[in-house]
Amino acid sequence: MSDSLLKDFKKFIKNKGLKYTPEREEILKEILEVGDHFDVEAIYLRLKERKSKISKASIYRTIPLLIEGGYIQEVYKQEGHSHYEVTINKQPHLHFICVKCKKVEEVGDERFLHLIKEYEKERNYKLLSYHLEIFGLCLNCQREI
Amino acid sequence: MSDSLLKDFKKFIKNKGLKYTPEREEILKEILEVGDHFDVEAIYLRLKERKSKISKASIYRTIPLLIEGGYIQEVYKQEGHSHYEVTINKQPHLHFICVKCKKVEEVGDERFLHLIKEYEKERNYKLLSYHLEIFGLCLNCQREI
DNA sequence: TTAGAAATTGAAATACATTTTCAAAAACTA
DNA sequence: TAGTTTTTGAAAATGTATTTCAATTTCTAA
Repeated sequence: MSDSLLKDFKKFIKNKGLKYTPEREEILKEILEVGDHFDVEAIYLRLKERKSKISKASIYRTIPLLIEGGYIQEVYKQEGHSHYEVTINKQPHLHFICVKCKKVEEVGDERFLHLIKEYEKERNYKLLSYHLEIFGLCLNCQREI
Repeated sequence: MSDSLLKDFKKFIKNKGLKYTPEREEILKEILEVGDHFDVEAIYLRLKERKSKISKASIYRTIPLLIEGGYIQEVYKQEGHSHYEVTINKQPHLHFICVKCKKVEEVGDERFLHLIKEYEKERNYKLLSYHLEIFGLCLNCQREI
């Protein structure tokens, strides 16, 4: 987990006139350690496991900052709550979500990347984030029906 | 609003061993009349306006059926609740969502349509629905900053 | 056509993710 | 390092969505 990332985050927080707290740093660290998809509950439990006293409220309060700073992104809602993913060092990609077994496959694809860039150019959109979700039945679940 | 659509819906409901009620029909009719993006509150208020006694609970209960039947699709969550759109007679398309003014532009695109079909073929996925959301700043909102 | 079984309804209660409140604690700034 | 401002945890509040339940409706099959 790169130190410069935490420095950047500190800079980002200070630039906004906010205070750099151990809680904010710890939450970002934990999320980076997961590195992949996560939800608030998972981060809360991981922190608790390592004896951290950080509250859920703080996690909820930190997430919008991390999104704004480009560290994470909300990717989908499932079972009534939001799921996020780390966007640092990630190429644009899409999610195949099997509606039956709930498996999420993350797939990077040059064509998708290219298309996204085209759209940005053509429409003069200042692109911040995007996601392509494809819901369906994976091969396994098609067989089982 | 095509009558055959309602007949299909009736068939769909009966096939599932469920009962075809005036409430279910009225909800579908109202949604088809809106024809575009909507949320539960909007449908509830429209029904109320025309003196219908249909409860929100019934709307919430009908929506999963309409999704399963392919009449509507959930497209995004905003301001804490789900937004849907009618999928009947619609080509696949993507949404440009301006994070500042909240405007949603719906854009059909051949390249996107083609890409989606490629994915389905390549990955042996039985595709049910999908959506591409692009969050950013529209031209207007870029200027205003 | 109608009796009876099964599903559906509205209203209220409930569940649950997320946000807000508030007083105490911590971070910062001059 | 004193004073201002922000942040924190805990609890309360909010708001969407789901469930419960008794009354009603749909529908089947006799």
